[in-house]
This record gives sequence, structure tokens and C-alpha cells, in this order.
Amino acid sequence: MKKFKRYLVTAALPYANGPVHIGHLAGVYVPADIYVRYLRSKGEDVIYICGSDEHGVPITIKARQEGVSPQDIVDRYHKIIKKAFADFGISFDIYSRTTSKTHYETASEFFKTLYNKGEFIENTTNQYYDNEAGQFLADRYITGTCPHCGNASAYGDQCENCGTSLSATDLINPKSTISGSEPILKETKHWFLPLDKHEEFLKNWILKEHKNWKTNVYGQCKSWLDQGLQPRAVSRDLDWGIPVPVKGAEGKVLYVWFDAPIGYISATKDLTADWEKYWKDKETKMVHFIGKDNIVFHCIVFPAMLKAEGSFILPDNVPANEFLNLEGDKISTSRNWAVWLHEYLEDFPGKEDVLRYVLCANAPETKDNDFTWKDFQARNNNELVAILGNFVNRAMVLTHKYFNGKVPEITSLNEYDKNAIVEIATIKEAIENSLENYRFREALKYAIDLARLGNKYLADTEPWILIKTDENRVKTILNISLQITANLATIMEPFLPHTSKKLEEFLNFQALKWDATGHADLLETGHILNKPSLLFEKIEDEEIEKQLLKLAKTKEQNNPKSINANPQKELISYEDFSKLDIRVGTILEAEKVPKTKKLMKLLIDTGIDKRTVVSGIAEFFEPEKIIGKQVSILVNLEPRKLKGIESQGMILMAENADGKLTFVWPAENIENGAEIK
RNA sequence: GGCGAGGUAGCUCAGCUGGUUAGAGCGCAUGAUUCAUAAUCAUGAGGUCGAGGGUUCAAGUCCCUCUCUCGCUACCA
Repeated sequence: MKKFKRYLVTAALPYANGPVHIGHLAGVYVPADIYVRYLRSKGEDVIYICGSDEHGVPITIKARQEGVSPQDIVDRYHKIIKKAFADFGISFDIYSRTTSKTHYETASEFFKTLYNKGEFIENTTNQYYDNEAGQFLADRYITGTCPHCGNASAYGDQCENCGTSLSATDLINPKSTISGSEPILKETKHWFLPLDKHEEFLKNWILKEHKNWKTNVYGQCKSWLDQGLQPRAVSRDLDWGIPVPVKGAEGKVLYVWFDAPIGYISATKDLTADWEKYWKDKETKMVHFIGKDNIVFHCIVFPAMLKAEGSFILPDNVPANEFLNLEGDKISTSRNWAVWLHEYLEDFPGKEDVLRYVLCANAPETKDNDFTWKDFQARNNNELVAILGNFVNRAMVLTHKYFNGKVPEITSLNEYDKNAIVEIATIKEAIENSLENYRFREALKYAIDLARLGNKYLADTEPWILIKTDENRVKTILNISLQITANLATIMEPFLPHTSKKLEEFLNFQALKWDATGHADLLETGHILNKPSLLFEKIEDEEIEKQLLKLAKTKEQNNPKSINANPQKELISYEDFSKLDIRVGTILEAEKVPKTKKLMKLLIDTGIDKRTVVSGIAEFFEPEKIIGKQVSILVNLEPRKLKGIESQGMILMAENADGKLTFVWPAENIENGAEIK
């Protein structure tokens, strides 16, 4: 393995429109923190960079909803996030933010460099523009009627009623949410980064030179590269963000995905004047810790940016994790389905390391994983309390009892003692090997094995019996037990820093550098120990039930039955209604449209004729089972081609909040062609 | 539908380039033990390795088909 002079470790910038939750922690911040603490302990030159990602449309939306400025929003969450990380013990060297002055300058510079090098292409497109407000509208700022479900308040990028993703120009009767006026289409110029230009380079760099990346990361990249890369817009018409620093770009800002990763660079600048050493020297090893949703940006887009700029190094590895679920369901900020870090810290004071432990032991390294409170409790009680805490307590209590808290001498070592000592070194090496390869859960398991070793050593040597007959032998046994404890203090530090601190206090000793561990001579004979307290305490059922109850309440609130029906749409005249020609028809034929998930091709006898209708119902119905059924069909809707099939009308369906569809059909059989009015 | 990742003991996961009776932790059962937060230590039960084919002397491990879960993507009049 190549030896590097220094390390630059980045953790994904949390988006400042909400607090951080256990999913973020397990996927990114805890593993990155373990990695960095380990490197520091090894004496490596390492910096750990993070900060809030504060630009982008969602933040402006939230600000508008609350009637405050975007700056107010990001100030609020930046503070909460930063404090929660600090309280939790995530040891960033700097936690910066993308609204900082340094970042504005850095991102602008970066853009200008690429611009001057001719690395962008310019493209003019039509976008919705609000004449009254005098600005272009992001998709999210436009509402209108969803062409799919008729929901009158669909957004320009997505209809929240039916979940369809839309493009703003699809909306019927578009309206600006800023002024309420009808937006007009207007030409606007934007800059694009031609990723396709870097495709060959990226293919070679990732597919050939980085076969050692995690399979999920490598596979995802390969998928993108095989599909072929497209130019990506780097600017947007928006008033929140970093102004595009060229003439004729008034009212345009850098697209948030472009400025966010540059945040790593600007944060480094804020940390040290020596920042270029970390970003431009080939002897620096750069590692990005991210979640799987960020793979494309960090493995393809950002490297393409850095490559285009020319003077930067590229990441050596991007150990992306999968997602963490909570009690079987996907974590969701908007549905409040999460364990929020700042709330956890309030509910479980002093138990930072318990969460670190559980999230690392159950980290979604190779596939999505599930966090359950029952597992949280079990890991605390059966592993932290019973194995680690208990061993430390045994060694300490026995030493106080028999030797007044003084580290006894080693009188002589037998084979069994020697084996135990060798085992300490073996475990340490195993942990190193796991950490170097980003296998954090495995590393943690080995770390706990050290405490297991201690428990077994005590159980096998039985000092509480020998003390009656052979005090010298007991001296050796407790010396070794305490040496294991001292090793734990150092080896556990990357994983459980607060626990490591406590162990230092118990032992009245300063944890050593990593390379000094793995031996049985960390504590000197005669060294005086402090009185220990409990390292971990049991978590009782009541506390777990409290958390489960909290989640149950959230679930109740999210229950479709308690979600209010959409408000009534605006009034229409009878004349408007009578324009719709809805008939009863019978399904004569039905077949799935190949290569689609939702589309079904239907032949309908409308009484007027027999016609083809394509409908998005294939997820809920099997073709054979609906043939012969009578349905309601809107027959005078203008035809439209779907997957090459002309659809002549629309089947009326009722849809609930979960998106489940059901047919609307006559209560009793009636002739085809009967009018519905 | 396309692409990617995954489906191994009740639960959470290891199993590298195919090679003797498929592993670990938790949980469970039994025994030992009492220094310790009834903690610990030992032993054991428990798996047709998603399903079905194929290659091979030999497959959890390679190939094909199917199926389920998650993600990206197309589609939803």
C-alpha cells in the first residue's frame, strides 16, 4: 500500500434545512471520525473537514414558508448542527459553512478559473419568469395543476399528491408562488460543465485505477459511466447563492451542487494557511466520507471539476455507506421519522458513546441496515455494560481490594500469560487492518474482543481464589488485567472517545499513541489508580419504551387516515364541467406495456368505438383480472403518445394518499357509452 | 423496463482469487463460577447458503434463468 505524507478527510456537508439524525451519523460522521481519530493516534498529519451546506432552493422555500430570510434558516440549523456534532464528540478540525466569506471567494475563483480555461459550455433555454417579481422561477416556486392527477397545487418539480416528478413546463395553469402571477417563458443563459469531455479520463481513473473501491461505489460509478455522461448546468436563476462571477450573469448564482463540494476547499482555507499542501500535493491522501446518495457527485462530478481546474488532487477513496432505516422504515426528515442527534443527547445525557457504538456496530457498510431501539438496548446492556464495562470494573475492583489500588508487579509469566499478551498485539493489528480498509464494524468487533480477552483471562486464572494461597501469582494476573485495561483506553479512543477519557481517569494515566499499545507494559509497577465508577449503565425497558412511544406517535401522525383530504379546488361553472365527456366502457383487452413498470395498454369498448388507452395502473392490477370490467373513461381528452402507443382517453381512478389506485365503475351494469354526468 | 447493490443460523453480519464436517456476535439451552452493574466463562442446539438449471473431480463462491428487498433511471393523461 502506498504511504502518504498526510491525510485530508472530508465528511459530507450536512444540508442546513434540518438537524442531523442517526442516519447521517452512521453513514458518514461516525466512521469518518473513527478513521480520523485513529490516524491522529498514529501520529499522522490529518485534517478532518466539514461544514454546513447552506445554499439551494429548498432553503429558500423553507424561508419563504416561515416568512424569514434564507440566512435566518441557515443560521438556525448551522448552529444546531454544529453544537450537536461538538457535544457528540465528532472531532472536526473545522466545521465551516458555505455562506462564509472565504467560501464565496473560493467558489467564485474556482468558477472563474474554469470559465477562463474554457471548461464550460454556454446554453440558452426557456425558463419560467415572473414579470412582477422580476426574476426567474425555480421549479419549486411554480405551482399549477398536475397533468397526471389533477391536483391543483402541484410543484414545478414534483406533484406531492401523486408523487410524480414533473418538469415546470408540464404544469397546467402555472402560477408563481412569489407574486401569484402567471409566469412567462423567457430565454436565459446558463453554463454547463461538459462531463462527457472528461468521460475517458474518469473511466480510466475509476474503472481501471480504483478497482479497490467498495463494490457499491464502484458499481454505481460504472453504471453512470456506461450510460454516458451529459453536460450539467452549474448555474441557476436564483437570488440565494454565490453570484456567477462573470459579466452578463446578473441574477444568476452557482448551482448548489457546484459550490457545495468547493466548501471542503474553503473550509480548509479557513483552517490553515497551508491549505494547498492538503489539496495540491500528490502525497496527500484525500478521502471523502459520504452516503450513497452522494456517490455520483463525489466520484464523478467533483473529480471532473477538480481535474478541469487542473491543480488539485483527486480522492484516493470514497467509502460511501448505504442507508440506515429506523424500526423498519426509511428515515425521513419531512415525515419526522428519525432519531435526531440533538434530541438523543438530551434524552440520553452522557451516553454519547453508546450511540457511537451502536451506530458503528450496525453501520450500513454493505447494505441498508435497520436501527431498532431494542437492538440499541441489547448492545448497550450485553456488550458495553456486560463485556467492556464489567471487565474494567473487575480489574479495578480487584486491584483496590487486594493491593490498595496500586499496580502490582509481574512476578513471573507462565505460558498462559504470555499467550494473553501476544493476543493483545494480535487484536491491535487486526483493528489496524480493518480501519485501513474502512471496515469499521469489523474493527469495533475486534476492539471488543480485547475486553472479552480480559474477561476470559480473569475467569481462567481466578485471582479471587488464588489470593488465599498465592498472592504473588495474583500480582501478575492483576498487572496483566490492568495492562489490558490500559490498552483498551488507547485502542477504544477512536471508537469511544468519552469512554477512553473515563478510563484515563480511572487509571490515572494518559492514553498513549496508537503505536505504543499492543504491549503489557503501559502501566508501571506501583502506579496508583483512582477509584473507578461505572463505565456504562444498563438501559432499562422503560427508557426504550419511551422512545418507541415517541415513534408510535409520529407514525400515528403520518397515518394516511389522519392526513387531511386535499382542499377543494376553485369553483368552476357547469359549462366547464359539461365539457368533459365521461362514459362507461368495458375493458376488452389488457396487457402490460413492455419495458415499463406502471403502464398498461387497454382496449376499451366505449359504446362509441373501440379504442386504445394507455394507463398507469400496472402496479396494482393484473391484466387478466380486469378484462370484462366496466370503467369510467374520459373520451374527449386529446390523444397522447406514451411509449410509442397512442392513448385515446383516460381511465378515471380514485387514488389515496399512499398512491393506491382503484377503478371508478358503475354500481350496476349499464350499456357501454352511457354518459357520466 | 434498464442499470447498480443485496438476499448465508431467530436477529445483525463474515465468508479473499471455487477445495476437507459453512463461521462470528447477540438471543436460546445446559453446565461452571461468584471478583464484577444476576455481569462472566465453557459447552451445545439451530442453516436444503432466495428458487431452479448448468460448468467442474469439487460451488455459498463461476455461468444462465427466475424471484424478493433497496437505490439510480425511464415511464404514469
